[in-house]
Amino acid sequence: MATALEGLTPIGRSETLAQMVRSQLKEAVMAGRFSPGEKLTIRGVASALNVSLTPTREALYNLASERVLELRPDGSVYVPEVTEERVIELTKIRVALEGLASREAVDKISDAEITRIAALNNEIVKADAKGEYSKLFSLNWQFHFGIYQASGMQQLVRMIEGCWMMSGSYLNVIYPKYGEVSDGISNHLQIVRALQKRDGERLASALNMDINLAADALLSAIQHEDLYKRH
Amino acid sequence: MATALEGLTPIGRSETLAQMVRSQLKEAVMAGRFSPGEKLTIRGVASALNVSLTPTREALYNLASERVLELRPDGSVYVPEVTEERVIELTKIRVALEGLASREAVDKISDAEITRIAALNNEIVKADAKGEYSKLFSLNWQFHFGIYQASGMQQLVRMIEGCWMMSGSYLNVIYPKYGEVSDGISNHLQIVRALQKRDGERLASALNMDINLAADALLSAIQHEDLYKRH
DNA sequence: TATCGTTATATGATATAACACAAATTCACT
DNA sequence: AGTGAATTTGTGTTATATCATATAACGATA
Repeated sequence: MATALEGLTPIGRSETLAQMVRSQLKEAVMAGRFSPGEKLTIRGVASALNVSLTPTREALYNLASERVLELRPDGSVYVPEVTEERVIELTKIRVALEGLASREAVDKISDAEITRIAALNNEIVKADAKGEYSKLFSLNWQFHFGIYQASGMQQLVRMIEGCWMMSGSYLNVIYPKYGEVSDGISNHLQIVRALQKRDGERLASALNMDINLAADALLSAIQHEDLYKRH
Repeated sequence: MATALEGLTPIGRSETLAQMVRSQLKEAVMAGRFSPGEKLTIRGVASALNVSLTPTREALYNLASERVLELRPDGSVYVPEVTEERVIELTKIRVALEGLASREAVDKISDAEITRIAALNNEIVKADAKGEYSKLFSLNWQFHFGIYQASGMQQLVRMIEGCWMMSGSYLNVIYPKYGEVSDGISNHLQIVRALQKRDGERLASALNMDINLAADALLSAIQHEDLYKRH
């Protein structure tokens, strides 16, 4: 057998244009780079990204079906408004779904995975100390989804991802303000401890706390912003 | 002002082709008219429905993003397989989400709405007695979503709809077999009573029972089917 | 016969053009 | 200047053509 071939790395499948448009839009929405309520037209986005209507339309409607964007009955797509009701509702849903995932995960997760998640938490603490907030975001995502993935429930994980994407559009608002981070860090410690003791209830309630703290911070940010606008 | 005009109902926006394709596909999947694992090609569906590729592709991918259909990494779309794991997972998710919705609804739902839902249940009993199963489906949907809508949580309701659509593809399997219906009917009574007493915990646990009974029936149907295939 | 290059076909991805409808704008006429 | 009709423009929708790639069928050579 020709052995030299075995050393080659397979060509990485490049993303389709539609996927690239999708991720650009998603990132922009989640970074809050669009104004809430802004209309996103197919042609507008297409020409901004220099692609044709077809992949743009696909990306736009895909994000709408995941409720990252809002689809109106006439087919036009908007950046969702950040309302208190929406945050409160999403928080309740997240508690339910992420509570379920963590309860399932606690019996299935491997010791190695727990170690990895604990290590992630240490990195989070470091990133926080250094003020590296975008790194913090990424690490926080990995931390949480490391746990949820361990549940082995694929559909559930995707639903939770959907929730994060929906609420992600304004998560940036609260960093680094409002002290969410430092509270969150002590909570993360609780989460790690609960994992190590494999105590599902404790894990779920620590997560509950984590989610609600973030939500509170976000809500006060929104109220603050509302006062702002009123001038 | 011309007052006669205000009584008119707006002309129903005729659906787009993509929406028509979508609903046709969705209905076919949920009625079990495709074999599980079957590949749905864009051109195949397009020519079957006599429309072009564009709306077909949109409908296919839309359903995939709602997980009614399965999207593989290479872009091809398949009818999902009905596996035990999937049913078990979806059942747990449904318990969490529908439990949440019902707990929220119990404080907000109006007396009139409770009356309407109780009436729906009577119709369900009748439809069951007459063996009108497709009517039963529709009424059952209205019964449950009447409650969930009362929660006022839009996002949550849409997620639950998603769950129903995902599991709907094989719900037909269990009617009228396996006695799900008659058990379900006594459960529905519990649900109505809990609503009338506005007892959230009781409501949630009755719903829990309802969901799990249906899941059990479905699981035994699947296992039965598996034995079948093995011949 | 087995292997491998070639060709044909199927399919997804993308761009472009055309269509339909609605809103905005322009323009003519009073 | 005001009003109403005509036109333009913007936008979503759909069809079609083209491209790239994967798979299958074919065939030739060793």
